Formats: sequence, C-alpha cells, structure tokens
Amino acid sequence: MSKRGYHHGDLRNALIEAARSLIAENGPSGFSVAEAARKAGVSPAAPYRHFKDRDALISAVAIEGFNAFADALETAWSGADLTPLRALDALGAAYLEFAAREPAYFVAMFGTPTLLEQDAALCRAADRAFAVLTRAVELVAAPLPPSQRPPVLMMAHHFWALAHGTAVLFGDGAAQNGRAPIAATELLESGVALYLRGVGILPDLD
Amino acid sequence: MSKRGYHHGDLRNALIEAARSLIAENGPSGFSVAEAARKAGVSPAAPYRHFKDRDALISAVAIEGFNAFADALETAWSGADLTPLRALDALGAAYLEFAAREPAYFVAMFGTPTLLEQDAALCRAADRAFAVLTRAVELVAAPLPPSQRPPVLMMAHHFWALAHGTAVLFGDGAAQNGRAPIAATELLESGVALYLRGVGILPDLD
DNA sequence: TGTACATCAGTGAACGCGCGTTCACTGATGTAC
DNA sequence: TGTACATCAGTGAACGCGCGTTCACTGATGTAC
Repeated sequence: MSKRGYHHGDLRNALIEAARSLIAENGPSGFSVAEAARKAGVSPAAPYRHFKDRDALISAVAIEGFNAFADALETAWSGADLTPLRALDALGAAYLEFAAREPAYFVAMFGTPTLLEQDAALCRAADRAFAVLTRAVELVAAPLPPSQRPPVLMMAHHFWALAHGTAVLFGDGAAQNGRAPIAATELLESGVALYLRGVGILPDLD
Repeated sequence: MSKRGYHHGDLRNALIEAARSLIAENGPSGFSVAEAARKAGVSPAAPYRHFKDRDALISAVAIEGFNAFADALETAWSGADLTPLRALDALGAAYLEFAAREPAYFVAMFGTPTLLEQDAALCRAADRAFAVLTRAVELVAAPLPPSQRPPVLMMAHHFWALAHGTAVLFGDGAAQNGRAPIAATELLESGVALYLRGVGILPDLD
C-alpha cells in the first residue's frame, strides 16, 4: 500500500497474499513468481530473497492457508455455547464455508499432496487444523459407553472425508453436476446426522 | 508404435494417452501440448488438427477418464452375484482403486471444476459415472419402507462425497498426514457401514 | 482398371511471450564504538 | 550524539528456455468418372 521506498517492509507476506489472490483468479497453474512480484510492486528478483524457489512460495501459501483454516474451524467450534453435536455441525459448516471463501488457499493446501509429504512446517500446520476435528468428534462421542464406541480417530477420519468430499463435489464453485442445488451445508449436516445415528448417537432428524 | 509414415492413423487417441501419462508423471501443470506431440512422435502443430487448443485436449482426457471411471464402477458393481450391500462396498473400493490407479485421469476429471460447467460432453460422461452410484444406493435402500427411507439422491450424494473425500485425503498417493495407515478401503467401508446403520440398514459390523 | 482431383492429416519453421532464476549492483538500516 | 561499517532487502538487466499457436506447405488417401 504505502510506498515505503526501497525497502518494502513486509514483502514476504505481501508475496504470499499476492500469490493467494493470483491463484484465486487464475487457478494454481496461472500463478507465477514474476506476476506475484509485480503485484507486490517489486522487481522479479526480489522474491528470491524470501523464497528459495517457486515451490517454496506455494508451500508458504499452503501453510498460511492451513493456519487460517485451523483458526476458522476453532472459531466455529468454540464460538458459542453449543452442544457438542451442534458444535460439530458448526465445524462442518465452517469447513464448507472456508473452502468456498478461500478457494486459493484450499487448492494450495490440498492440490499438491506431494508438498505435504516434504514440508515439515506444512505438515504441522495441517495437523493443527485436523486436531480440531478430532477433538470435536471426541466430544460428540463421549456420552457413548466405551464398549460400543468406535475408535475416535476413525470417526474423525470419516467426518473429515465426508466434509471434504462434500466441499469438493458440491461446494460453491464446484461443478454441481447440473443437479438440484441442495445446499452443501444441508447435505453435509444430514450426512453427519445419519452417520451419528449409526454410531449410536441420536440427533434430531429435521 | 508402428511408424505409419506420414499419417499417424490414430493421433487423437495417441495424444490423449500421451497427455494422460504426462499428467501422471508431472502433475497437471507439467503437461504441454508440445510435449504430448513429441511423445506421440508428431510435430508440435499436429495436435491442432484434432483439438482446438490446450484446454480442449485436457477436456478430452477428462472425458476419457470419466468413461473409464464409469466402466470401472459398473464392472465392480455388476461383477459377481453380490448382495446390494456388498455391491455398494465393491463400488466404494472401485472408486478408491480408480483414484489410486489413474491419478492423471482423476486430476483431469476433478481438478478443474470450471471445465465441467462448460463442456457438455464432459458433463454427460460424468453423469454416466455417477448414475452407477445412484443406482447402487437405490438398490441398497430398496428394502426400507418408503416412509422411513431418506431421499435416494441425497443418500447417493452422501456416499459419493464420503468416497471422494476418502480417496482424496487417504487414498494412495495422498498425504496420509503421517497417521496410522488404515487402508482407505477399510475406512470407507466402515464409514458406509455406520452410515447405513443410521439409515436403518444393518450391515454386519466387523 | 486407371487417372484426376478434392480432401485432409501432418510438416517444419517461425512468432512473440512470459517464465524461473542468476548476477553484480545499490541503497537503506541498524549496530559498535 | 555522531560516524564507520556490516548487513541485507530490493534492483534491473540479462540468460536460456519451452510454450501455445499460426502459417503456407506437402504428402497420402480415397473417391468420381
């Protein structure tokens, strides 16, 4: 924003932000280091003071994305004084909402699975986000007698997969496949409700 | 393979196949028309006899992918003399298996949602694949009294989302996120089993 | 059966472009004394 | 407080590259008579 003259002051973050918005506009392949530099008002060589190469910049976007994601989930989950069950629904809704609101983060986070394996910082940021899901599932399952409670981690994975699949296939910006536009949120909520019934928890089916 | 001299004979398909294998090797952005042409043993201008532009080639790969996908699902579903329930599990397993075996098709199919909206042929190919899922879910739900049977389309969407999310997050080649490597197939199967219990169908829980 | 010709698949050279990255540099910042 | 100097963020020009796409073309194919 403010021309700081020779030194930018916060180039690293400015580049991450520029990359995010470029990915949002043009898709992941429509982003280049050069254009991010341009967008940040800086010479094409400047980014290399902060990032080893193109992949390192994308990695940084993904990390930023996972952190924002974790924040969004945490906020949704611990927001109001919700029952564990309503909190889980709120979490699901936040999952979808984030995917719709931040497609660029989302694609940087999940679009290149290879990155996740290689970058430890990325992996930690991702873990933070998914720890929220696991805790939420844990709380919902707590009332069940341990003998008939499925493994929490497994249930968390189920929840995560359902939320993710719903976001990708039916979320805003997804293909919709020409079908009736049942809101993705309702789809996920009803799916979770039926699943929980199977687990032995009986939410209201509305 | 066989040098046919001046005319290739099946360039269109050769280019689609070349593109598929390039995407499998280098990711979706690591594919170029020029390299596909090279791989097919043809000049860089030749592809433009068969495809309007780069996107048209990718579209063709996605269509081919959806057709192969539909075939795989149909084969799995109607393969043996399975109970509807076991058939649904087989379908889920086939979903995961396809995603793992054909990552290039998968990314071409689902990686660019924009394409799906624009290309009618693509959309038709996709519909064919997902019709199989819907039919399978329909059969599983058939025994339920209509009054307590959730909408079939909704259940099909739930199944689809769960399978897709499982494939993307836990399938082969996915990040795994450092967690215990519960096979994706078992994860999906157990998720479906619990879900169906909630719906009112009681599969064996093993 | 043989020839003329329309069709069309593939050629190869060329274009302009933007990219990722490097390099020696320059100007600002902040610290030591 | 003031000066010298090390540090380091950003410059700008340059590189080699491969890309998507076009063009006028050429050679093979197949059909009409």
